[in-house]
This record gives sequence, C-alpha cells and structure tokens, in this order.
Amino acid sequence: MAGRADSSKTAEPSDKVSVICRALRRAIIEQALEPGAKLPEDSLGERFGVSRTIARHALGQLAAEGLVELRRNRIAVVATPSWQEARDAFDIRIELERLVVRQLAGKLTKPQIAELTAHVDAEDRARDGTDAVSIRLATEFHILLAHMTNSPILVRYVSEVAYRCCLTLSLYSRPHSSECAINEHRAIIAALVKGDVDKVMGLMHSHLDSVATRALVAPSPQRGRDLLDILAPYADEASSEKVVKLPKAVRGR
Amino acid sequence: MAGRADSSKTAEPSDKVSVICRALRRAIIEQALEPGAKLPEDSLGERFGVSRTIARHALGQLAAEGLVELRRNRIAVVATPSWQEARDAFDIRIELERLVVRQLAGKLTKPQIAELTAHVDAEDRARDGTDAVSIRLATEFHILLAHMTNSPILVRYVSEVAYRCCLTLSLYSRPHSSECAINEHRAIIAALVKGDVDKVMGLMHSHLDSVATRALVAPSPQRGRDLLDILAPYADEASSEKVVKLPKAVRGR
DNA sequence: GCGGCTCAAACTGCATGCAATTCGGGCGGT
DNA sequence: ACCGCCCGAATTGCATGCAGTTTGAGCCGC
Repeated sequence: MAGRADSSKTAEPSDKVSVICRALRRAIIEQALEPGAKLPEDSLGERFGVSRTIARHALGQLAAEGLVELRRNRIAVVATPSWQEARDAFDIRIELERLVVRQLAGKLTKPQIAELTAHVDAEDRARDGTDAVSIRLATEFHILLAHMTNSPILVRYVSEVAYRCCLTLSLYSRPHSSECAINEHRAIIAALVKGDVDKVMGLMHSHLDSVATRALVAPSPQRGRDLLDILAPYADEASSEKVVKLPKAVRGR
Repeated sequence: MAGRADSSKTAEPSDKVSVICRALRRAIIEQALEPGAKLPEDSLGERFGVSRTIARHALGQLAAEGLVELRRNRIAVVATPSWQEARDAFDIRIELERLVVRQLAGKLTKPQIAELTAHVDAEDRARDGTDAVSIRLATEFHILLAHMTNSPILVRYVSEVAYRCCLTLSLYSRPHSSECAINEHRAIIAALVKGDVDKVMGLMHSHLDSVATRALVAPSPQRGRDLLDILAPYADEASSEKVVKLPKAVRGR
C-alpha cells in the first residue's frame, strides 16, 4: 500500500460546458433551483452567454449525474428522485464513504487535517445562514474527504451520490438541524487522525445513516411533490372540497 | 423493507446519442477499440450516419463514464486508466456489488433465477470464443444482477464501474482464464437462492478480489503503457545504452 | 362555469458553417 | 543521420438555422 502520487491535481476544466455544469449543480444543491424546475436550453444559453448547443451539452452531463431529468422533446427539469431512489442513494453513499475513511484513516497529513478542521469551522460559522448553505457545506465536507484519497474515481462517485442526496434532502427533509452533523464531522476527523479504522468506519456509517433516517422520514409522500402521489389518498373522497387550483409554482426561466 | 415496484422498466432510450454510446461502450469493452484508440468526431459521425454534434455529445457522455478521455482541442481517445485507478475501480466495485447481493439474497424470483442461470450457461458456451466476448459476458452477469435490485442508481454505478474494470482488464490482464469465474458465478447464484446473506457477500467479495488480483498482477509497469512511467527507472543510468526508438505504436486509425 | 379543441408560440433534435487550434510531414541546418 | 521549424490538412469549439414536437392559452359548444 505505497503512498500515492500526492496532490490535488484535479484541475477543474474551464470548458464552457463545465462552467455551466458547476453553476447549475450549485444552484441545484442550494435549492435555488428546486426539484422540478424547468431548464429550457435557450434560457440557460442566454443566461450564461453561450449557445443552445453548449447549454444542451451541459444538461446532458448533469442528466448523466442524475441531477436533471431529460425526456425526449421535453423541457429539461431538475430531477425529482423518488423516496426509494433517495434511500438507495444513501445506501450507496454509505458504502462509498466507508471506503473513503478506510483509505484515509491514519494517513492524513498535517495540512490535510488543517484543511478539514478549517472546513468544519466554516460549517460552524455558517450555522446562522440559510439551511441551503449549511447543507452545501456539509456535503462539501464529504467531498473534501473523498478528494484526499487521491482517487479520481472515488471522488467522482462520492461527489455524484452526495449531490443526489443533497437534492433529496431538499425534497423530503424536515427543517435541517445541522449542529449534530457538524459535531459528527469533528468526531470523524478525530478518529481519522487517531487512525482507528474500525471506529471511523463506524462513525461514518452512523453519521450518514442518521442523516438519512432523519431526513427520509418515511415513505410518506407528504413532502414529496409528485402531485399524483400527493393526491392519491384524496382520490376516493374527492368532491368534499374543491381541489384548489395550485398555482404551478414554476421556477424555470 | 417492503418490496419494490417490480419490473425491468429501464427502457433504453433510442436517442441517437444513446445508440452511439452503447455501440462505443461495447466496442471498447470488447477491445475492438483498445485503450488509446483515437475517436475523431467526424469519423464517428460518418460511421453512424449522424452529424458531428451528436458524435460529440456521445463522447461527452462516455467521458463522464470514464471510458474515454477528452482533452480540450484534442482528439478524444479511449481511456487508459493507470494501474492505481484500476485498483481503485475494483475496490469500489467490490463494495457496490456486495450491496447488490445483500439486497438480492433470498429475494430472487423464479424467472430471475432462470435468467441468471441462462446467462451463466451462455458464458459457458462462449468459452471457446474470443476472450473479449467472454469478458463481456462475465461483466454483463454482474450488471444483470444489479438490474434485479430495481435500483436505477445502483445499476448505473455498477455498470459504469464494471465497464471501467473491463477496460483495465484489457490493459493489465494476463490471458484470461474464465472457467473459475464462471463457477464462481454459479456459486453466487446458489447462495443468493439459498438466501445466505453473509455467504453471498463473502463469495462476491472473494470473486471480485480474485479477478482483480489475478488481473492487476502488480504495480509492475511492464504491461502498462505510460511511456514516462516505464522509462522513469532508466532515467538515471541514461547513456549506458541508447534508448531504443520505440515505434509509437499508435493504434488509433 | 366547465371540458374539449385548435393553433400559434415555445422548445427540442439535429445538421451545417466558420474560426481557432492541433497534428504531422517535409525542409533546412548541423 | 538527426533535430527543430514551418505550414497545410485535420480536427475541435461553438453558433446558428431549420424542421418536428410539445405546450398552453384562447375559443367554442354545452
């Protein structure tokens, strides 16, 4: 298990499409774009000063990551994962991140430790900001960990699945209580430094599991937004009260 | 843990780009296109009867999956994973597939069992065919398993990482001996049917691990193809013998 | 008022065109 | 022979244009 060839070499490409991808990703995970929001190619192109071709390409990439849904001849929308998909994403995430900490335990360098604690401090500071930001920071903590493995593949998968989880949090989560998460992050760092592989894997597991179960409260579709699902229970007793003409709430454009 | 909403609903999109993606993926994992092979946009477009735009988009998708490498202003090439990346891919794959069999153990339906055994029989029959085909079939066995979880996300990740592993096999593997792998597949099916979670997870783990270690023989760069790495050890004692003018060996048409 | 129909506007799917960059072979110097 | 340089061909990056599909707002009959 020789050490790896160092380095945060992952130079982010400055492709126009990559730029748009990053911007959209961030907008999505900060819930500036809610699940279901429309993403017309021209609007995006206009907004970012590029042609439709590029916007389209970016949407393709994000669709590959599962953040947007792309149906033929239809306007692209921010993905709306089902509850089951959310649960699956978390299951996968748990395994992947256990792998991350397994590789990392006891191998962190001084500057890496500093970077991690700095990040958690930032999370702490952002606690009175919006939920969206603290969720993003919490997610980025995990991605930061993944980066430190120096395994591009692991980074990619952890990032993707973490973003997806982030997305579902905005769908199914009750008001986020981030404090405990932050403490758990600190505990993970401590265990990593100490090099206790089993402990840190357990910590990571329970951390993610608790986030998942706290967030994905149940298959209760109440907070979901698939109208059909929401309305299903009312289908029988329809007529008692007129269904309010819900105002569409389109966020796209 | 209620059962899931059935069904192989994953209708493959008939988008032109998806078609091209599938074709290229298959060509790559069957080693019709070796790592490093060039993939010019117009050639692809011409070959598949579409415009460059579409070919380009397809390449973008495959790059997102890690099967091709895309550098700005440069011709796209089939990816050439480093040995370390290959090892990482296998590590991730092991975790993901353990998850698959964990979810599947004892829950297979009759037709699913039939499908799996049929597939392994096909593997058996293909044993005297080319290595490429048997490797592809072996990979598809794992993807078939993933499909049976009815978790689109899991399917996506297992597929991707399996394809990547497939790609690296063609780079670093010694002549593939597929027989034992086939028997291991049968053993996995048996354990799944029996519903022995721990056993099947162990089987899957050792199966993949043995494939990995048998294939990824060592960090010996001999069979690798990164010239710089190969030549590194000789850099010091340069001059003793003139460096042979290696003939470039570009395979991309 | 309510549900269905129609049609124009909006949008996507895709090909093509143009500018910028890279690639590769020939040429001259050593 | 060997190396570096140069220039045309090959190739990518991106915008635009056209055709086909979806959308949704208005209109009509009830």
